Amino acid sequence: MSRTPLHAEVITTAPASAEEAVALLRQRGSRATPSRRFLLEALYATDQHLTADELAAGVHERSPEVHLSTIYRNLDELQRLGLVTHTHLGHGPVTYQLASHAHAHLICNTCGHRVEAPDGLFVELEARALTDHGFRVDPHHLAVFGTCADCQSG
Amino acid sequence: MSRTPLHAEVITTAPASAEEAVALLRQRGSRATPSRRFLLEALYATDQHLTADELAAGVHERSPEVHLSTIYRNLDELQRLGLVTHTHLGHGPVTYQLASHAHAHLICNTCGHRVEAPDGLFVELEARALTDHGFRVDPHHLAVFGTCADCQSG
DNA sequence: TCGTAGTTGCGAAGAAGTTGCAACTGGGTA
DNA sequence: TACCCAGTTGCAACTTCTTCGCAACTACGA
Repeated sequence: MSRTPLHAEVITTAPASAEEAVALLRQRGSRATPSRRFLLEALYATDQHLTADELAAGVHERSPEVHLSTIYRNLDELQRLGLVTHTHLGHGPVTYQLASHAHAHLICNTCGHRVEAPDGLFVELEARALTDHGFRVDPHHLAVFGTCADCQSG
Repeated sequence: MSRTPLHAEVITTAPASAEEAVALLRQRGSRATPSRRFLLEALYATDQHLTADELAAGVHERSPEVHLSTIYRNLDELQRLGLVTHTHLGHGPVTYQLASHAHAHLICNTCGHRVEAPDGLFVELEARALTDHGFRVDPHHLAVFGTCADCQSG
């Protein structure tokens, strides 16, 4: 009679769509509210890192009365469930993205330009941090500062 | 007649003391004010990364009337001169340190614990970022997030 | 349909940092 | 040595980003 597998207590595969994510939400004891639906749709509609404000703008296209504090609370909840992660990109607000879309960034101190960094860039760092420091690096939650090619020549 | 070498327009060796840094300040056309002296003394008195608030506390031991906005403005000026750098350590305020004391950090997402990372940890990353992306990594201005040894076992 | 625990909107508060401005002062110049 | 003024300061108000308290609302299992 169960609508969903009873053992589904851990995300094994990331939900492939906003609807699947909403289903997961309910399955985990959270409520599937409109504001959460719209937030998930906004997150699934992009592979960019978006600020709470930008996500609110996306949600407001569907439902203008959703308050920014609700966006923040829902982002917290989605992070708690492992669906969403956030990244500190230096100055400016925190950015959010689907956990499955997370990736590291190279950020130019001079012009602020952001380059997405492939995970391969960090394999040695991850290995060394683990062996030398017992530290398990999350390469998706990582901002590497420096100077981009343009600003070096400029 | 010159008190200081006329060609000293670029920091070749970092000032070894607050007094030397104050001299450098003047030499570069900035004024050597008490608030800057006290700020430099606070910076030279530690090899920790300190927040603007913590630095203000240090300055206030010598001169309680120095305003926090003055601390921020002086930190900006010292960064402009290359004496000081700042680091974003994830949540919480920016931290400042002498440019010569800068180093990367491993920051635990779970407990917030910070481990200083030796520069050697980043040699491959630096090389790859430069060859693959033309990006010159500043390994001192870097926060690597993940999970520390304690929190993995806990 | 009902009850209630989870959620929401709203406004206010908090933390960190910035800005405008009048008053002050370091240090080059006469 | 005294003077002058561009650079600096103290202060208060402001901005931005995020969190919190609380009463009203609602999703959803019974």
